[in-house]
Amino acid sequence: MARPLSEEKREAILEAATELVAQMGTGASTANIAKAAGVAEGTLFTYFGTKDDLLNQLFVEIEKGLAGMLASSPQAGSPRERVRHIWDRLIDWGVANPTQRKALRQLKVSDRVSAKSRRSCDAMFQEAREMVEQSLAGHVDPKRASFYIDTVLMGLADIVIEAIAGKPKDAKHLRQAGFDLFWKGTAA
Amino acid sequence: MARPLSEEKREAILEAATELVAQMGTGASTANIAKAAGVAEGTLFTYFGTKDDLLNQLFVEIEKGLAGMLASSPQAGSPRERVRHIWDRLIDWGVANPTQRKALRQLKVSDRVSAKSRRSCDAMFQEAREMVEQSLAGHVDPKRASFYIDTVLMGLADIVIEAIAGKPKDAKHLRQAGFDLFWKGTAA
Amino acid sequence: MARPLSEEKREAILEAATELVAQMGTGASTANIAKAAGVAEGTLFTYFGTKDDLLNQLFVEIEKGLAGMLASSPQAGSPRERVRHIWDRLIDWGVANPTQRKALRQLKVSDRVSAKSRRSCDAMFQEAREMVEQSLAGHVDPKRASFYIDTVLMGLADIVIEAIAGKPKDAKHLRQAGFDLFWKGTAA
Amino acid sequence: MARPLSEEKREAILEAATELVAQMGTGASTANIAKAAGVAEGTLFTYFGTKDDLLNQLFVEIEKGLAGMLASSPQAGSPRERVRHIWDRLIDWGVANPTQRKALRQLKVSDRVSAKSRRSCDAMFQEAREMVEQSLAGHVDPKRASFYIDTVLMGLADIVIEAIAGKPKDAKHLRQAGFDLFWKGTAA
DNA sequence: TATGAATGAGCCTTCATTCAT
DNA sequence: AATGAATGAAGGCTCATTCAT
Repeated sequence: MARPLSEEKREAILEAATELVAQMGTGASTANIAKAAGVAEGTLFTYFGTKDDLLNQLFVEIEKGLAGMLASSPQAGSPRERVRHIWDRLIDWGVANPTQRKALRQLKVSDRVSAKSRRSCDAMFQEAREMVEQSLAGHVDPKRASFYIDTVLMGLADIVIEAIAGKPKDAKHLRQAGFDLFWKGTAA
Repeated sequence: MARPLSEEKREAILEAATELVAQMGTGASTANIAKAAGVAEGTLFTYFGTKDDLLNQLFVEIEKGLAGMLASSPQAGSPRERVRHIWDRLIDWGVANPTQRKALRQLKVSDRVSAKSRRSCDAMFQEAREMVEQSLAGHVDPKRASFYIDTVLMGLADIVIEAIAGKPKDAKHLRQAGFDLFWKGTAA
Repeated sequence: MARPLSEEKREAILEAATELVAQMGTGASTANIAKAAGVAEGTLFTYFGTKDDLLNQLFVEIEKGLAGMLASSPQAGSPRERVRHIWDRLIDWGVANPTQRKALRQLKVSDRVSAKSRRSCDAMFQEAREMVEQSLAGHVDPKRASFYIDTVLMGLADIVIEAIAGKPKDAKHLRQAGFDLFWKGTAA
Repeated sequence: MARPLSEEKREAILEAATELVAQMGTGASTANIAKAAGVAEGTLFTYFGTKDDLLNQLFVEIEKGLAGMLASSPQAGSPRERVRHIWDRLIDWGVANPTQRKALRQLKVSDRVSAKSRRSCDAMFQEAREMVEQSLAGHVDPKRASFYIDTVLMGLADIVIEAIAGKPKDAKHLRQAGFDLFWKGTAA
């Protein structure tokens, strides 16, 4: 009777990969990742067929975590408050998960993460996206809405998180400044 | 004095490196870079002592090109016009040099680019930075000026260039939307 | 009108080679040797066609220096004194030329020094060899003479020089002990 | 526990290294050594982390073999007979293991063999050394004992083995001549 | 399933030698 | 003759992946 794959081990490998990819980029070796995960070199390949598989699943997993933060946002409150809530979740996640964020940064610029992986992540943000879309409906020029939501919001959050990482003391200030910039800047 | 080092070859190597690093990240092999540059594998190392040297010089060189675009910006015009001029140069550069921009993106997240290289690049943007600082003086909350100039402006330009790369037809529209976002968003 | 090869440069190269071969063995690079000699990489090859040429000439040159020390030994004195004179010259040379000795040691075990080079050196020691042979005539078992002269004398000197290099303070003592060993040990 | 490291392979690599180092010195390439051992290039490095590791372990291994020959020498017999026994083992080993001896010669002059390796070998000869020391106690000038034992005995054996390698027919004669030289030469 | 030894392609770098200047 | 850039074949070592245990 075949032993089933252990979810625990899979997660240990992903966690180790997060750490090492954050530090060394996608050049981190599978041997090192396996060692950091406390499993044998070969075991890594029973959980992830190839290194590219691992990298892609890692990408999706991290994005899933981020998307999870954004889900179940309150439907109540003013549009500004609802967008602010999303914004805060975004910043919270980045501040709370510096390693995942660094790993994500590396994965985003890597050609080893397939278009398919990237697309499947977009889907996970659908719900949050729609909520923002509605909230922004009366606030922004409709022709620019897509650009603001799909590109600027996330990008700006990234910029702010990066800035906070550099100056943790100014966290609160930067979080506010970033949101103000977005809200005022996108006003029609 | 024998054959002098040829600036032409140095540039060919740098150019080939730009191309390959843009595509494959810093994992691009020196052998491939040399081949793409049309020189022998060993020749690369007479121009750049190590691969890290090459990567660092490539980083500085690209940044230098970008900084060159920003230099000698007009002192005349309203503050908004002057910042707009900088903004346009930023976008122009990104649109005109997609490969360099992709390479730069890879280099920025690589730990092989030293802090020293990064610092020496900051210096090159000093002049442009000061101009923007003056132009924004009466426009932004002074406490937020540094964040807007050092972090947001460049970051937002990057976001816009990326968006333009994805939808070249909307170039003009996105360029304007980006600037509006910055200008209105940073108003005190 | 072609410039003649400069003896000065040839010697500088040989001297640099001595130093580097002594330190790093025959693996010392021609580039490093050239640099240490203060000449260009290519110049080395106008004086020595190949690295093997250089190594072989270096071997011969060092042996020549040693052979020179042994030449013109006094014909006067007792056999013991005459052999002792040779012995002292051998030790003197080793103590005075530690670098050449170390280089020689490396060259002796290298397959890059040809049999021809080795043979041509034997010839240089001919005179000294004959003198020792005569001096030892009444002292040793004739059947063993060749072994004592060609193999033991030089080998023992090497051992003693090595020992002196390790304990310079005992130089005098070791020199004497070595000679005593040879003289008493070879007595018929 | 997967496939265990195979002592057989380790020895094959060491044996191949002995052969090639004997011939070409420490410059012998790991690729050639691996090929001669019948393993993949990479396999060599699962057994020996670096080439220096291989070289150092080879050195120690060869010395261990030699030390093994000297161990358990008879305590009975006259001092002369006991030293003669050691002497014969030394010569036996050299004659029986010409390749190991040549490799050892190369390793001894290489700076890649660490002081630590050399020291750890000294320890292996401790027992034999003490036996010789006791045997020589009444025979030699105490002030010279250390020199005779630590330096001359081994050195002389090497010289004799070398001579035997050149004239195998005279083996018996040279072995005797060498011992006589040592015994008579060291007499107080 | 889990392990880690085995593999050989590929990586960065060095090197002896050649040749344009 | 002197120079040092140019060359491409090794060199030592790493790595993703396979497979015997």
